[in-house]
Amino acid sequence: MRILIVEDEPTLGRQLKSTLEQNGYAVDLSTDGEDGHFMGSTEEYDAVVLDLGLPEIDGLTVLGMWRKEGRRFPVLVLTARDSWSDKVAGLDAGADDYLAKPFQTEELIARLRALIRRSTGNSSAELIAGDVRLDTRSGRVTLAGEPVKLTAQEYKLLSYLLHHKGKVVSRTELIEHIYDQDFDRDSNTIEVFVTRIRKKLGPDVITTIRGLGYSLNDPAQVARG
Amino acid sequence: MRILIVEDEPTLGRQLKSTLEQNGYAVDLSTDGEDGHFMGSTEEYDAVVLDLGLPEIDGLTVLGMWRKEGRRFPVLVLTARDSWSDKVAGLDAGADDYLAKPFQTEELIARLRALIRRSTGNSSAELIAGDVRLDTRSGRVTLAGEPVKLTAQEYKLLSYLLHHKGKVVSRTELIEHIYDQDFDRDSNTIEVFVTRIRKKLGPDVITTIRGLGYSLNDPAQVARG
DNA sequence: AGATTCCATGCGCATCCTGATCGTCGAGGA
DNA sequence: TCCTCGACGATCAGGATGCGCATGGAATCT
Repeated sequence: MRILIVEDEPTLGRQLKSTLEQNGYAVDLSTDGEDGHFMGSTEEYDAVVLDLGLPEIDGLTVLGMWRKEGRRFPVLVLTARDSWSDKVAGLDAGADDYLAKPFQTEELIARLRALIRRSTGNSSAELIAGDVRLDTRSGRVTLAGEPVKLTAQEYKLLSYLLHHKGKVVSRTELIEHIYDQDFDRDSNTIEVFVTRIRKKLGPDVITTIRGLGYSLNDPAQVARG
Repeated sequence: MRILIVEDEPTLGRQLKSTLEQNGYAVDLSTDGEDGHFMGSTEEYDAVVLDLGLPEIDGLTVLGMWRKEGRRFPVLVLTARDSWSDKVAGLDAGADDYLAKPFQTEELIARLRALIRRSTGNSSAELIAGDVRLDTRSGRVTLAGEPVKLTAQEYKLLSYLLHHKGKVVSRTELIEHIYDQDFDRDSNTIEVFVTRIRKKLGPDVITTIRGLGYSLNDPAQVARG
């Protein structure tokens, strides 16, 4: 999952980026409204954290522009405490959730998780496909009840596929959502990690759709068909 | 474990801080309601000691604000003796326990211990992981029955991990809960103390989860897997 | 003075990326 | 139906990187 942070205060911004990365997200950081807007318009994000008090362009304006352009990623807005007017205006502009500054990082992460979960149409914090279970809160993966050790990249890849269970996910899409901005797009890392995951979780978890990409099927459905 | 004291009377405040520190807590001290509220909102505390008779903002108001913002740390309220009305109002505002002034520091510590124990979901005053036992009352640690001498920081680190057994705890989280406000966050002290604890208690007590942090596993559970 | 805590440095290993090679699938022709 | 060939995907090994560990000495506290 890839996230954009638009936050003008450098210290807070960097701290957030680091925290989110520790929680298994790919993170881009933008420090002003104009750049932030550009990033959100050109790159593929699964969620955006947007501070309202920005230089150059106001956060609400940026949000409005995105929605006008048809960007649908969930947006978590950071507001000053007790700022009622901001809250109302933000709702109108298309924000999905709020967090008043100052906030606890734990709460930010919990809310982001919930946003992404909702936006991908998953109802539970635990993602399941056959014998494979991934708990998005603890970051633990189990195979038939047994805990499995995954590396950071393996986890990101599996997590994205699980969030989009049943859908065919192209290599490009995976690269866009697993890595942050500066990454060489011409490489076969995705294949490498698919191989690794298959070794750890069994060869049937991820299905290859030749020429299109990968798909993660719930064996229950396959058995039916 | 890190604690915030909000107490306007400087003598009592400093005395409390020192007592709690001697008992293995990291302590921040705030002398008025406004600052106290800010601290509680921005930093990570495992418990708060809150005096109701404060200048600027009243203690109860501060407590109400925290709860509205979603802060869940347990709060121990200090009231004047026989102040029934305070007690009722405090309960409504979300206090977890009471202590009437004047009080014995021993009782304060005992109650704090109980509060933290409950809030972290531990039922006993003795925390156990494999051969390692930590008695939160006496502050003693034993390995397979044999007493082990830990330094202050070693104890704090181990105690926090034991309170959150099974959870993956990031380096940042550890720093936030082991040290008080003014501490340089860029250093490798956590690693150093982890090394030290491993030397005293054995290499398998603390598990490293690369890129994420540390985790303390109950061998009983590992044995199952 | 002694213990404790903190910081800086160098080392080792897990992880990740790259590039090469091998395997597999499927279309088209005989 | 079978074979051939081209394109795509899978796998493997080597090397770079960064993270965590260990250690000694400086700074700090008791």
